[in-house]
Amino acid sequence: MPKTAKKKEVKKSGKTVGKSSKAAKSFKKTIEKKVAPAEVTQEEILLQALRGMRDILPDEQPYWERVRRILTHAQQEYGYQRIDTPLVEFAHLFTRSVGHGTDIVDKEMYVFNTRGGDKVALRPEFTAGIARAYIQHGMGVLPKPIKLFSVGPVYRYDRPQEGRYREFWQANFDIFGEEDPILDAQVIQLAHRVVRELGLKNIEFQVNSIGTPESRRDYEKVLLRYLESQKHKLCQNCRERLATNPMRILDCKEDKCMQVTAHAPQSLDYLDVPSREHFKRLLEYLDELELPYTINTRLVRGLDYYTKTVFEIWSSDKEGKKYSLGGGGRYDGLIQMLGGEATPAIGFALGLDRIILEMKRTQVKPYQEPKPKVFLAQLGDMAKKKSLRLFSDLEKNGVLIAESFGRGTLKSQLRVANRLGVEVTIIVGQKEALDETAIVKDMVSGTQETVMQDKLVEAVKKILKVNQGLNHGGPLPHPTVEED
RNA sequence: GUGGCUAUAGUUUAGUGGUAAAACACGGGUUUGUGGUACCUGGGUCGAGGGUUCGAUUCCCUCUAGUCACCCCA
Repeated sequence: MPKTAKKKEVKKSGKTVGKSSKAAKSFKKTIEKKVAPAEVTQEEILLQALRGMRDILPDEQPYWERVRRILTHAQQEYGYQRIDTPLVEFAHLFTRSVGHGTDIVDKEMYVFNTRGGDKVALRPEFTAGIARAYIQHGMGVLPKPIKLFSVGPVYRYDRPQEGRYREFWQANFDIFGEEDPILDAQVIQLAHRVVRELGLKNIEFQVNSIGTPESRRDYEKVLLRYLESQKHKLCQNCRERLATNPMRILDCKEDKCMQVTAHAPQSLDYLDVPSREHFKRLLEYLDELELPYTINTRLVRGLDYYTKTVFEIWSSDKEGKKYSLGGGGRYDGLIQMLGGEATPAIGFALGLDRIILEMKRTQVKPYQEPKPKVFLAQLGDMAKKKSLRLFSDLEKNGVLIAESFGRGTLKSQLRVANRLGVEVTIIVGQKEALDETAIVKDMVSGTQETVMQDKLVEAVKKILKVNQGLNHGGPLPHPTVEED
């Protein structure tokens, strides 16, 4: 009331007052600056997450929870063991493994010096750190294959866009110690399974083989020679790409470039014999598993350590816009390159942020938390004290219970109870607290009864049981992640 | 890293060179200790800083953030 009156007064006397009040405000501010510098400093903190970083709020958590559960199941069923490695490693680890000259290392890595003078980096991907742990802890002596699973945030200093963040989450699967292509097939099968269980549609698996580093280099040479010879037929953009990233030209959508690339040398023709055999067998396994895939001979991947098999998981929306949900491949040379014993390995990562974006886009249902069925309302100090104990009594007996401690009137508490959709509300007021009783109100029928507090759990359970009987044939009371 | 577009309440969005509005959401209330609806009521430094102006939320510049394309990727 007084506030409104003030406002009216200001309006009445027009802008002179408004002006002076504004001046007064800024005057007050400068005074505050002089008098209470500490407070002002606090005010000036930028209350904003860093660029490309974001909070995953409670509203979004059900989506994440569903993903986590599906990942955990898949991980266990395929025999992966969980591993957690540090977010920060020596920068060298990544420059050596992911590779100099890759965008990830050269342009996108968060690198900094510690107080102790170490040059460290926030992990831009998982595999390097896991390979380091594998070597450091002598995991090579364990029975092979060794399967490791990890989830967590990774960091790339990229320009943010939708589905592209500087801090984003990956789930990572790696297998060490087996070179048989059946493992390649199993890894792809696992990726398929996760995507299917998540209920995602319009997903495409692309596979390719890039052979050994040597065969790949040979191919790039031949390709570059060809493209140079056709330079005059390429678009402006691609002419520039000749110097920076010739492989990219194969992806150009310009008509004239596509005419050129249609006759370009094929990477598969330049594979060494073992790689070709490996790839052939992989495709046989995939056919045997009846897993759909397309061969994309232009698929390269942005990390240096890959050999032989590479694959990516693509999703496309209605407008035909495509983006990658995950990818991986074989990296038979990595462990040795980092100083371990030569160990074949394969793995892949899923981009969780994009997967969740895709879940929302295709309206996949998130995980449903079990909802509380009982609400505890209390009035007055004495009741408040009692209700804390009643709460734990019920909770110990497996009753999911909500409360609104600290909230004022009974009316407002019942409003909350109603909104939560609980089946029972327990009311403890001054009178009940004195009598050691409680009111048990059935929210469905609206009826209520007073019971002794030591009979409370019993009384609540009785009502819940009756209601459950009424629900018979309806939807399950506890929806789970299971497919609907 | 380069270029384009955008920025108003918790959310979605109106609007104006004279300091702001709606819907939904949220809090409080409609006399005693009982839910819904209805009704009443509360909340904004108009992204930040500077400039032009008597006066800027509105026009201009810079920054920040988001978004799109390039690039790259998950």
